[in-house]
Amino acid sequence: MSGVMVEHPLRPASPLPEEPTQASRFGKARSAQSGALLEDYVELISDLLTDAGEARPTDIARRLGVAHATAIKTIGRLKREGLAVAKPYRGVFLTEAGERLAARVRARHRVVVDLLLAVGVPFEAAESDAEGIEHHVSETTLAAFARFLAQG
Amino acid sequence: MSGVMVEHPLRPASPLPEEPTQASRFGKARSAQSGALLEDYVELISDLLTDAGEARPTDIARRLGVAHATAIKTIGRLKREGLAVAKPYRGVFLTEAGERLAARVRARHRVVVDLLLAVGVPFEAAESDAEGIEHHVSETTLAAFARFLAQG
DNA sequence: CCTGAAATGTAGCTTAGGCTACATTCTACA
DNA sequence: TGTAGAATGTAGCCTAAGCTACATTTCAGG
Repeated sequence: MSGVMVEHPLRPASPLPEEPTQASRFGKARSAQSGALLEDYVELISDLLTDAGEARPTDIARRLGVAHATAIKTIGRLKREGLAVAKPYRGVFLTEAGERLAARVRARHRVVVDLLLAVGVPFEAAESDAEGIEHHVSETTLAAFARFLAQG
Repeated sequence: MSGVMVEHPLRPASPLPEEPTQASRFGKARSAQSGALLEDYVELISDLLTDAGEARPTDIARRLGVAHATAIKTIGRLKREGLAVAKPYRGVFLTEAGERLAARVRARHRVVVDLLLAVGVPFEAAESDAEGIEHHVSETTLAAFARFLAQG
């Protein structure tokens, strides 16, 4: 074989494998991120409803660290997606679908935090990192976490 | 006591704690996501440079599962942020900062995958989920993972 | 050496998520 | 009972990341 031959940007065909696998992995990680925000909102609204009996845009905004206008806009999206209902000036409530999603998210959050703690992550970091990690934990991985925690 | 009294959306003060902690947690998870894309690009470019001696927009786009125009736009951002250099029609290369980032990302990816495998996550799910999870793993958590893997 | 096809680049559109500024609605209380 | 001030809602702007459509450049083969 001759030299390495690496300076022909425009030769027609790529010498590399197509790797649809890798592309779909990235794609999956990307689209998981899209649902993450909705999951956060739904979980928070559920918490507020439980703790305080109501969920108001201003509280939601403060908890999430965004401007109230941002929260209101996202609440509109929750409504469009059938996860929440809200009438002007009357607070936000969850639909059945919203409640179900909230329950799943909450359960998953607990498992992720517990797993992080189980492998030795300090509490603060576990809570903090779980917030981001949980949205990327598939059913398969979640099941494995649960098994591990049950001392599999 | 009388009724639950939960229908006054506009009373001035919230009865709930401020929870700046939770807000900052969400905020952190959110901004981590912003760097995630750049990390993916940098790692992929590094891989392509190593495996093939060059990294071309079309290959990058195919691997990431996006249109080539999207890849080119993001490469522009990498350049603006000082992570990559590229001259028109000449392929993409990493700066020192880009190489350093790529190395860190690659190492972190390995640790995350290994940890998932260690707790019993099947290989395919581990690889797939790690792609999303890794961007939310803090230094603290990463260190804990490494310790756990070294049989702490 | 020419030319067609592939790669690259550019332009313009869309959506999501964020913001500030302003307008409106409600309620606690003076 | 009126009203100040908080909460809510609306409008308009920005950036990132995606897309399609079109223009340009390069190179391999005839």
